[in-house]
Amino acid sequence: MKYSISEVADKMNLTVPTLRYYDNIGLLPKLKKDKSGNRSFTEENVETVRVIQYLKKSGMQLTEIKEFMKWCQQGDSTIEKRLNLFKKQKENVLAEIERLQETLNLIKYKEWYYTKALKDGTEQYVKNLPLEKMPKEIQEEFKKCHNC
Amino acid sequence: MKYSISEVADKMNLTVPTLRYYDNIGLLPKLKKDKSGNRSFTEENVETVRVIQYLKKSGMQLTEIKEFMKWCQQGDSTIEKRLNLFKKQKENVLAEIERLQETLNLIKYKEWYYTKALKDGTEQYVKNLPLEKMPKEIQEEFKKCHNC
DNA sequence: CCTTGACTTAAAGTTAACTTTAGATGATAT
DNA sequence: ATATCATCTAAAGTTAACTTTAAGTCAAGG
Repeated sequence: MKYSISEVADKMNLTVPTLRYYDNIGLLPKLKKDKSGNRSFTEENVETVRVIQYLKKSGMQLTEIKEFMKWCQQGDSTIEKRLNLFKKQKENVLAEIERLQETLNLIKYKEWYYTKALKDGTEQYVKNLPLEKMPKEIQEEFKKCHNC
Repeated sequence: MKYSISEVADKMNLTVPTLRYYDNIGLLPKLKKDKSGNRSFTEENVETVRVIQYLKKSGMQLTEIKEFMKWCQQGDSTIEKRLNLFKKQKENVLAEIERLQETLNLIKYKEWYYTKALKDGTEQYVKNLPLEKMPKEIQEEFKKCHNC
């Protein structure tokens, strides 16, 4: 089964020009064209697009992804490099999740704060009162930023 | 206690030009200058920088953050807007964490895959074998992307 | 007094990741 | 046969978030 560029764009939630762009910069080294010059995506090519999207989400730039795709083409001699890359990206993603959890703490605090302020009709009270329902460590961390 | 721009840059892990940039585009409406024209950060201003960093991490653009800072200046009439903003950002961050967890699944799979390939000295075996130690749903999800 | 260092502004430059435009080609439908 | 698509290429344009540059001001130290 083969797919046209617009089918892949739909399937993968990308635009057609984005897929062409990825191909042009070397992210899809195995992608072939049919006799009339149109890109013809195999299942494998589609999977590569999927991996590109995950690698992007893990924090890699397109130039790094290109490099990785080159390693894949080079076969067994690059297995260790590739393993190390994924180990690095794992640390990256774990750290990013932690940062987002921290961000979530601020947001929960603000949600609590503005819910109270909305009930009161003003920030005056919640601004100065000790806050019962919030975990102490979150209170401590964010109580200083009551001006925004 | 007041801080110079370079003290704040150090403290907040930003560059001096970035802080000036933030001020120029209206992210720090309460920031004042001393008699000789230099920015003088109060604790409150520093906290605002901290909030900017969190809002950025939650996915907001600087123009949106500017808008939010304006609301804060406008007082109690914008409490509901601000509450709704934080509710929206909470959904955003939760969704982003989910996407990162998915990404982590691919990475764990690849780590498993390449660890085996490294032991074998080749991808040949791991490419085709059913994979015991990986949870079934992760196997199913990623077994098609063995070309990269 | 003069140099040094931290600060200032305004404006131009940078980067990544696309997006848009213009013009061309090929297959299909009327 | 001709119009309509979907595709193609090459090149220029866009956007956000800075960064860099150039030229100037101000306070402190030797």
